[in-house]
Amino acid sequence: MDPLFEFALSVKAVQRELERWINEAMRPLGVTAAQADALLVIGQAQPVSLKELGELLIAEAGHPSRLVDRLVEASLVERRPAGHDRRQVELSLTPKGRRLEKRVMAARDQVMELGRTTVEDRDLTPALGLLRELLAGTPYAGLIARRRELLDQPPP
Amino acid sequence: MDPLFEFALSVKAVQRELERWINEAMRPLGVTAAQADALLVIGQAQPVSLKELGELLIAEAGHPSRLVDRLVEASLVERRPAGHDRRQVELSLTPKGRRLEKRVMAARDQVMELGRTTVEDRDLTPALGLLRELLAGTPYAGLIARRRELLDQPPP
DNA sequence: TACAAATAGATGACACATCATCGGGTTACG
DNA sequence: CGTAACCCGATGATGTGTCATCTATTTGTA
Repeated sequence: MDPLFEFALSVKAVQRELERWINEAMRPLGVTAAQADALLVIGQAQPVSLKELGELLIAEAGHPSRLVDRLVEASLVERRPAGHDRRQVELSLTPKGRRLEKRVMAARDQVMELGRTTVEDRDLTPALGLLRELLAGTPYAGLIARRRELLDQPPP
Repeated sequence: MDPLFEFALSVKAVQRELERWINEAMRPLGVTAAQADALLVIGQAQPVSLKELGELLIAEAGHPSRLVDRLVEASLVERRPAGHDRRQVELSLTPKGRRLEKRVMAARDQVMELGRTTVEDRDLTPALGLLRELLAGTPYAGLIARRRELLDQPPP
């Protein structure tokens, strides 16, 4: 079997498995993996427009209107027209969203710990380097960079 | 940013990007990436039951009834009750499916070549080793092994 | 043999991704 | 200015993945 083909199958399989873990961890909180990620990003970047949110999530194509619909439906996110440009909407967490955000962070940390025990002491660097290179020409490269900035410089 | 978190984001991004490539390559053939993969697997393993197919695709949960529905709808796959166990259905390619199979293989090879030029001369081994380890305890490990057997020992 | 448990597949419900299209708002250029 | 091009977000359609449930069939066991 072509190593590149095994790589492709494995990437898909690992992605599915990761999503399974996260969904299981989030289920008690009543949100899906995608919703949890959006909640954290909104919490870090608020107020944020729908387009910006789409550029920070790995969802990209088509703005995540419906994903946000469900967060608004659950009273976790507030959606209000932006003052400076009435085409845009500004998204921000409600108090309920803020409270859930903390629990989501804790649950995600647990998943990361689980991942850490699975990875053990293996070196992630070569794999990360390859993945970065594969993403070099794509919009995802910028996405990950922006996510890093958000995490490393949380708003005051 | 936690390297493990970047790894998770990157795996997801690469998976999406790969699927985009494959979908673009398959669009002229009138099938999606998932349908193309199923077509190739059925062609290699036929006659195959729906359950077996599900264990060979990275789709797993819930038998891929509806995926097959669309292939049958497109007259690419034939679905007939198995003789030895009337609960099962046996899937096999129609002549039309056989013809498309060849074009799908060619398209997939093109995508692999594109990937090869992107990877250049980088060594896939460390990344592949890590992915294998992450999948070790999951059903996907067996899936990939079976896919390898299918490819390395095509039926006479 | 008869009945309970397990299995294969279909199907309904829901979430998510992608594509296309539309309406309202803004910007830019004549 | 005023209109055309562009941009933001919403929405409908389709494909896919996941979960739960249902039916038909087979298997295992009392």
